[in-house]
Amino acid sequence: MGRSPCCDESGLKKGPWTPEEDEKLINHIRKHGHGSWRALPKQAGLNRCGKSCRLRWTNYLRPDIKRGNFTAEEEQTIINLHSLLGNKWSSISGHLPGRTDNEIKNYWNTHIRKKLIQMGIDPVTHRPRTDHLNVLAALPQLLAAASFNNLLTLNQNIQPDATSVAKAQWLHSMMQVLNSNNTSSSVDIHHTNYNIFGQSSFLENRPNISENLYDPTQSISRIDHQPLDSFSSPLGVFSHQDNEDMIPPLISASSDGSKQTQMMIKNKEILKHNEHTSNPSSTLTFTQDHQPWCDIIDDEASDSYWKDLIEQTCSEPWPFHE
DNA sequence: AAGACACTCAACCGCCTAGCA
DNA sequence: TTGCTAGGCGGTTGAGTGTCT
Repeated sequence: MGRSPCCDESGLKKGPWTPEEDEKLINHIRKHGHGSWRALPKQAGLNRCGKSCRLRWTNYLRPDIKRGNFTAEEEQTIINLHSLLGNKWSSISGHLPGRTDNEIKNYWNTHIRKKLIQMGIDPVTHRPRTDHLNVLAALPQLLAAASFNNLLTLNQNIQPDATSVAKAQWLHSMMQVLNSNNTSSSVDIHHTNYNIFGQSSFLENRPNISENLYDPTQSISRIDHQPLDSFSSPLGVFSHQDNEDMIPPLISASSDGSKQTQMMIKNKEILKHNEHTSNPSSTLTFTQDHQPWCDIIDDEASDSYWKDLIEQTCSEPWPFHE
């Protein structure tokens, strides 16, 4: 038995619709409404299955369909809703008048998804990607992006592009992952309220940049909070005391970030958290000493490739060092 | 100029589910 | 309660088009 036959009747046309077919379908629905989709093709004189007619109508012929490129606002809405709903395209389309689920799905797969990947964001989880192979491949670029990003904190007149900001943010997150062998303390990544863009002073000072960017703060409520309210990384001191939904910014929160390239962490709270964390495989770790970043990594990098890479990197002027 | 390759998006496929008898 | 059906949904495909070499 199984499913009802719909399009398996022989002789029914498939493939692209002709203008004549479109006209027949439009005229019929205008006069009679669609009623039963299964009965419609016969009544309208179409050699198509009902399902095909319904799709053609809902995805293309409906008069309230909005055509043309997606606006930045629409794109932002899609990203935010996707972070909340996942691939629930019809639910997402319900929030975008005139856009069909099919159109949104296509736009996601052809544009937004790629964009997020380029920015180092996993389009499924909306979190920074953490596969190390990609880190190795992209590190030089990202370091350059991070350098550029820091340069901008020194010269407030320069406006960065969104991708550079995102890359720098992503680099920051990767540094946390790369530092994960240093097990002085740890944070459960699955319970970390992670927002790749966060609310760094950098973005706050540049609303023209931050608007229309990925903004998971609008949808972050589904993610559990971690009990960590501030810590620092080689790239800056982070705090979310002011906003519990906020994640650590990449850029130092104060204007003179020079002294904030220290590794500090609230061990008490983290250790306390660890006592309640049962899955050791899902932990991110941070060091607590005050070593410069290159030293820290050097201590951990037994692999010669890493040493070479890091030495090469550290030989360049590193903007996050004092 | 032409072939190869990449990208876009309309359309299809197959599964799921609500509603009805 | 069960079985059937229509409609809805998400994933995938492939023709058309653009770009590169």
